Amino acid sequence: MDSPADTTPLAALLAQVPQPEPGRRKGALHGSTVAKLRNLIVTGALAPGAKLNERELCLQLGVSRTPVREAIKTLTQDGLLRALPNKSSVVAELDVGEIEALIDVVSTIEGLAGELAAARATDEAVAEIGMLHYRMMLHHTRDELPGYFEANKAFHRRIVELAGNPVLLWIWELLALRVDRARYSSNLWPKRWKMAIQEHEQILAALTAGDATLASQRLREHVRNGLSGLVAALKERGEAAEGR
Amino acid sequence: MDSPADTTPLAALLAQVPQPEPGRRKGALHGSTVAKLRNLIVTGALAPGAKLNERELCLQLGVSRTPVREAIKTLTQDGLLRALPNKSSVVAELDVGEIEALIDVVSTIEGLAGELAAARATDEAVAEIGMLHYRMMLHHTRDELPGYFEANKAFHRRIVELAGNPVLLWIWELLALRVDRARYSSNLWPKRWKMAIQEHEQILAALTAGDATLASQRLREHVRNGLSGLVAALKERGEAAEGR
DNA sequence: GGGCGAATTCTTGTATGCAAGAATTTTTCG
DNA sequence: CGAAAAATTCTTGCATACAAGAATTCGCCC
Repeated sequence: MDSPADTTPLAALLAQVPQPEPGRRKGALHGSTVAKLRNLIVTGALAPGAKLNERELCLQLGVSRTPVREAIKTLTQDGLLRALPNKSSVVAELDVGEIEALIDVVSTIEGLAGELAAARATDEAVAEIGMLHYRMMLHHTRDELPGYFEANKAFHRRIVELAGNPVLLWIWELLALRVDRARYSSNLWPKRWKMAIQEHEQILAALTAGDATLASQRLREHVRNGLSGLVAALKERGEAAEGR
Repeated sequence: MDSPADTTPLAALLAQVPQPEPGRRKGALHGSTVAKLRNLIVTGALAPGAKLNERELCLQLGVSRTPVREAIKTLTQDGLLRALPNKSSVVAELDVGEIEALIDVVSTIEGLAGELAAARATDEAVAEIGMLHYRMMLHHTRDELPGYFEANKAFHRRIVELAGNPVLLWIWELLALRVDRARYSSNLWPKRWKMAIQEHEQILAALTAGDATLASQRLREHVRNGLSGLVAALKERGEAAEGR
């Protein structure tokens, strides 16, 4: 069972994570451990199905089992890990069915965000979101995927924040984890860049006009388009890798 | 600082929680601890703002600090507790603003559930939901609040389950915690009983007809009515208790 | 040589120990 | 007598020790 393809090279992955501060202060380990592990899972560095050995994680992260266990519990609750009783937790599978389920929920949530945001949109807020849009375009012209990715997320997040509904933001952040994970797992993105930018422009226009109905509808469709393309790409890849 | 009104009578509250099994098997403490604490918070037995002393909880629940701490972390993530660094966690405040924020999100989520459920409604599923509706009516005629409460929740949950979207169900369960908490905190319920039953009948009819648009709209409005009434009741009580 | 079973090892679940920071009390000085 | 400061106590955050269940390996028997 020790074929190189079977065991995850956790050591190598985590060695790249910089150890934050030797002279740290209390109360920071849980949060930082969660953040590190979450990043590994969302980016796909820890593949779906990978087993998480607590002792190994302790060694690599340089902390004891307590914060590691708490982090595992937290990420399990977020749906990124699956807990099996008395067995190692595993990275949650990323099945296409769940991403399809995400489409309806995320598009509805962002649609609501657009509706509320349009009603509250000030010139300043719209300008800020516009800036994020142009930042995204800049990264697009430079073919910088990570920057594009981040600006895109910031654009959406800012709209949700503008909606001014803390419960909505909370739910959006939970969903965003899974969306990000799905995005990282499919490198489809360059294909949809131009379309996404056009749709963002339309959304921005609706927000500027303060048209709640239109903003809601456009955000809903934008999210639906993006995730649907993602599902299509994953299905394609899944069929190509059939019967490996 | 030991005035009887200041210190929560945690001992009394938790003494009522039956100790599950002395000869228990592994892996059950975390879950049961979470369930017990969650119930105390949601029902309001642990009042908003109450401090949770880990050692005290250990004594009362008969477990060590490890599962207690994990339970606190879990409930914090669910938004039922607030964690302060190096200080006792406290039961999250239940401010009216947050419940108002809940209205938009929950009504939208249940609206989506109604839409998806209507599209998938089989005779069997509708019959099952109808049964829950009549169970609720039965508890209504008998003036049994807990039973009514439970049947009402089961009615809504079953519709969300019928929608067949696991992400939607996950989000709904998270939101339901806060909704239940808000409901327990206001004993307004008897006032809305009849109205709620009528609305449920309308929803059931839309599901039976398989009319997704209508089911969505009626569920959205039903949830909005319920939570709005709740907010009004809480505001009224808040004004009555002004400057206590 | 192969399959079944027992023993060992490994891994998670729970309890406890230790240290840093917060709260409280006591003490001291004005 | 009051207020500020120091010391004590208390509480949480992290680490580690111990126990129960799972996985693996080794040996035995067929």
